[in-house]
Amino acid sequence: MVTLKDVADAAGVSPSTASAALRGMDIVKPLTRRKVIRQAQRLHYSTNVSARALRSGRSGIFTLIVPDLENGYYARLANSLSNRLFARNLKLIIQVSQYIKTKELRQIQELRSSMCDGLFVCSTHNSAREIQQVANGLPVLLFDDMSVQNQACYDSIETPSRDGMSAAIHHLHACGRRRIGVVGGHQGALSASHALSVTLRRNRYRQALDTMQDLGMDTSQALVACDWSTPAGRRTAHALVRQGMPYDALCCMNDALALGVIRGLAECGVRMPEDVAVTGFDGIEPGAYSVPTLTTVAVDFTEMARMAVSMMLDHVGQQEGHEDSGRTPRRVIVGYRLLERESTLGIHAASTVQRDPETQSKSI
Amino acid sequence: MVTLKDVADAAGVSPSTASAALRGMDIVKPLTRRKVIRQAQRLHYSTNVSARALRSGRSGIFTLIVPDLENGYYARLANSLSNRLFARNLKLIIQVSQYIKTKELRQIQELRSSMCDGLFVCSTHNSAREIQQVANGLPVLLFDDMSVQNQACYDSIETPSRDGMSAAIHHLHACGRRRIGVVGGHQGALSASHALSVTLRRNRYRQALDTMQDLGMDTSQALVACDWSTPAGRRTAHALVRQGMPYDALCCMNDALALGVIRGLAECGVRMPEDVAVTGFDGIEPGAYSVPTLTTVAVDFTEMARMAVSMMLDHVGQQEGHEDSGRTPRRVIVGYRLLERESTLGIHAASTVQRDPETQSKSI
DNA sequence: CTGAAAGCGCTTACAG
DNA sequence: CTGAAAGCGCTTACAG
Repeated sequence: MVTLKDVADAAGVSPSTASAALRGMDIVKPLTRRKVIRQAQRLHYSTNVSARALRSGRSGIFTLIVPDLENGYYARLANSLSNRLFARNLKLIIQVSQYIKTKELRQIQELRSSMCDGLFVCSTHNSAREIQQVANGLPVLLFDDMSVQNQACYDSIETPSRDGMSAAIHHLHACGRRRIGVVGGHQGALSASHALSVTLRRNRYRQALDTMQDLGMDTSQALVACDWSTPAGRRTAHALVRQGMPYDALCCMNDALALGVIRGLAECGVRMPEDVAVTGFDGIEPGAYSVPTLTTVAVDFTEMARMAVSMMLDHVGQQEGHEDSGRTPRRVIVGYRLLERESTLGIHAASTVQRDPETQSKSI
Repeated sequence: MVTLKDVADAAGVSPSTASAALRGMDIVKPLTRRKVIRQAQRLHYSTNVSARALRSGRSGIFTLIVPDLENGYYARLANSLSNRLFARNLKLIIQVSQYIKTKELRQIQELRSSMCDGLFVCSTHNSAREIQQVANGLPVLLFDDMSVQNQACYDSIETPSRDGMSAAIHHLHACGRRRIGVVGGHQGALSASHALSVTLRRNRYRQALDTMQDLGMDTSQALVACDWSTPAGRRTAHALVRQGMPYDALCCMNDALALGVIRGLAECGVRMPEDVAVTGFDGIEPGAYSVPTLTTVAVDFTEMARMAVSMMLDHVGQQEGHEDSGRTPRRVIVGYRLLERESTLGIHAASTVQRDPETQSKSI
C-alpha cells in the first residue's frame, strides 16, 4: 500500500506539505501542489480513510436509516441521497430498521464511535428526543420529523403533506367527485406513546378534511382507517366493496397503499375511475405502470436529497465551531407535482412516467 | 468520548487486556473479562472503528454496488444483504452505479484505501477481470458474474437462470401454450465489448429455447428482443399487438420487464391469460399486486444474502493467511420457487404474496 | 510557504 | 494470563 509518505518522498516534500497539497489548502505554493498531485497520481495513491478519520474526526461517510428498502419511497430516497453524496465524494451507509423501534435505536447507538459524520433518519417510531438520547452528539437530519414543534431538536425535511393533500382533493373535486374517502388517515388525540407515523397520518388526513370542507363537501364519513401498506390497501378495498362502496373517490395517503387499493378494487370488478377514482402520494414508479396508472402527488426527490445533503453539511461544518448549540432546528418542506393519470382521468389520458434525471437511463 | 484506556483504568487492567477481553479472546481470564465488560457498559464505551481499522486492517464495513436501488431486484438484494450483515454486527455501504460502466469502475477504485473489508458487486458492464484490475486486492464477490468460465477470478453467486427458465417454460407448456415468445433474450455471438448483462440474457434465452425444444415446440420465432426494463416491456407489448400478436405466451426474463408487458397488453385490450399468458423472473413485490398478478420464478433472496455473506467472510478470513491466491473461484447457484399466479392461471387462482420473513412486518 | 513533532485510539507482537 | 511498547497513516498545531 502506498502511503502519504511515499508521495511526499517522491515529490521531495514533507508529509505535512503533501497532505495540505492533496487537500487543496491554499497555503501551499501552486508549483509544490502540482508536483505532489502528479506523484500521487503516478503512484496511484489514495488516502487511507481510517487514518484520516482517526486524526481529523471526519470520515466522509454518512448513514441513512430507513424502515424498508423495498418500499419505493425509501428506495427512491436512498437512491437520490446516495447519488447526491457520491457527487461530493461522500459515502452512504444504508441500514434497514424494518419498522422496529428498538432496532432503530440500537442502530443509532452503535453509530456513536463508528466513523460516521452524520445520520439521516426516516423514523416511524422514535421522536427527535428519543433519537437525541442515543445519538450522542452526532449530527442528525430527520425526514418527516413528527415531533411536536417545540420538541424538535434536529433539522428536518418534510414531504409536502399540506399542499399535496390539498392538491389531490382539489383535483378529485374538479373531476366531479363529492363522496371522497380518505384512506390511511388517523383521527383523534395522539397517545403519549403513539408511533410517530400516526402524526403524519393525522396531518395528511387533517389537510384533506380541511380542503374538503373548504370545498363544501361532507366529511363526516371521510375517514377510512388503514395501514400504509399494499396488502392493507387491498384488504380495505374489499371491505369497502362489501359495504356497498360508499365513495366515488379514494384519496390514499401513499402510493403503496393506493396500489393495493387499485388491485383490490380490480379484483372486485370496480371500474376506475368510472365507479371510483383513486389518488396516491409519493410518486413511485409502479404507479406509472399499474392498471389504471395512478394519479399521485409526486414528491421532488432530487430536491429532497439536495437539501438534505446541504443541510447536513452546514450542520457538520457549524459543529466544528461549536456554535450550533443555540440554533433553532430548521424545517424545510419539499416540492411536489400532481401527476394526473388514469386512476382519476380515465384511460384516454396520457400516462406520465416521471423519474429523476439521475435515474433515467435504466435498463440492462 | 470514552476510550479503551478509560475502560481499562476503571477495570484496573491494561489497555491490551481490556482490548482482548472486549473482543472475546479466550486467553483472558473469565473474571477479568467480566470486570472489563461491566465497566465498558457502565461507561457506554464503544470501539472507535477508525482506530481499529487503522491498526488491524478490518473495519467491519462492506460495500455493495448496484446499478439502481429502485429496481425491485436490487432493492430486495440490498435489503437482504444489509440485514444479514447487521445480524453479524457488520455494516453495508451501498453505492448506485446507474448502469454506467465508468462510474462503477471509479467507485471500485475509490474503495481501495477506504476502510472497506470487501465488495459485493452487481455489475452489468464490467467483467471480473476488469473489476480485478481496479480492485487492488480487495475481496470481491460477484452476483451473476458473466465472465466466461476460465476468466472467473472471484467467487460468485448466480440466479437460477437455468432451472428457473426451464420451470417457467414447463409451466407454460402445462398450461397448454405452444407459441411462446421469449422476451428480453439475446441471440448470436457475443462481441468482445458487449455489456455483461448480454451474457445473462443469452444464458436465460438459451435455456428457454432448449426447454422448448425438449418439449417439441417450434423455436424459430421465439426471440423477442427487448431491454430488461418496464418501459421497454410496455413498448414491446404494443409492438407485438401491432404485429397481430403471434404468441399465446410471453416468457419474460425479469419481472420489471414483465410488469411493463402486462401494462402494455392491458392497454391494448389483450386478455391475460386468456389471450396471452405472461411469466416473469425475480419475484419482486409489485408482481403480487399487478392486474393480473404475475407468475414468476422467485429467487430465494434470503439464501442469496446468507451465502454471499458466508462466502465473503470465508474469503476475508482466508486472505489473512495469504492462502487464497491459488484457490479456484466458487460459483454458487441460488434456489428459486415458481410462483403460479393469475398471469398464467387466470383470476380464480389464489394470489400468492411471497416475501422474506425478514421483510414481512411492514407498514407504518 | 514548509517541515519536525506529536498524537488520534486502537491492536499487535513480545516479554514476563 | 497480563502489561509495556510500538506503530497503523494520517492531520494538526507550532516553529521557522
